[in-house]
Amino acid sequence: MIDVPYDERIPGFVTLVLKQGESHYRDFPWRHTRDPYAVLVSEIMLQQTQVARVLPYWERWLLDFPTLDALAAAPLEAILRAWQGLGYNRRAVALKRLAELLSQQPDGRPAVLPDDDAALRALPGVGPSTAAGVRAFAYGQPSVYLETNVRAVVLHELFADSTEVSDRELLPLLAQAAEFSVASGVEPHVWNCALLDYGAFLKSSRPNPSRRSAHHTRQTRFEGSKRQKRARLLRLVLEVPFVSSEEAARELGGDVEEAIQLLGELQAEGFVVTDGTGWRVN
DNA sequence: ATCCTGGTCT
DNA sequence: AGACCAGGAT
Repeated sequence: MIDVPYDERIPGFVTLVLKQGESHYRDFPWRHTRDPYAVLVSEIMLQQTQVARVLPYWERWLLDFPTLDALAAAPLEAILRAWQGLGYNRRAVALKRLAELLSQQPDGRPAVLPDDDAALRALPGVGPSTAAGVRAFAYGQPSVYLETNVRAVVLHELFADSTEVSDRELLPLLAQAAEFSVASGVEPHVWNCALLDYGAFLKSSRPNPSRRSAHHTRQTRFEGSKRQKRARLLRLVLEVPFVSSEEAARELGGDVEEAIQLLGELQAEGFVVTDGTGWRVN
């Protein structure tokens, strides 16, 4: 972290965010649990996906796979089916791997999600934001949780006239604010909820302030993309038990070479396996 | 019909 | 720096 001088605006910023967070508070089911696994699942699902779409998936997921050990024991096929429609299917594969890693406890003890930043970030699919979210919302530990809604708040309040702002500039101020809120006796989950809820409000009421982040990028079109083709192939493999390369090619309306190439990539990422004559879910 | 959104990994 | 998914907004 860059060592920058203490910013005099921090106390006012924290007070304002807490007040705005209260005004725009959103009541999500994952805010009513401290189960680290349930919190982790919400964080992973929310990584790239809107809240409205995550809600039913999160509820269903915890019924189907109530614990890390249940997830570790479940077939990947069931896991990928439960993920269908959420997007970025690699997250489901990573979650399965994570569960398998943690459930390999001696004496068959229940799997435990770590609570420290380094151990969390060493897990597949867990980066800085997800680790910070789990630490605050499951374990009540102070964390610097920089994701898109939080970025919107910091950019709007502390970088109003700047463009191309990098996270390296935002992080020290967010860290100072987090520290101030803790010192003021505010629970880490209350502070981070306030950031998220105020950020979501800002994004809904004006052009997304996160566009002024240096890291903001525009997505390439989905129609006709490789992403779309991968999604179609995975869907096909989940629909029928065994898919030949020719069937896969027909699904894409393309050539067999392309289908084999894409399925090979899906295999390398752990989605599917082949026996040489066709493909099935790993 | 085209545009817009996003955290992690390579 | 660029790839990964999908649905809602415009």
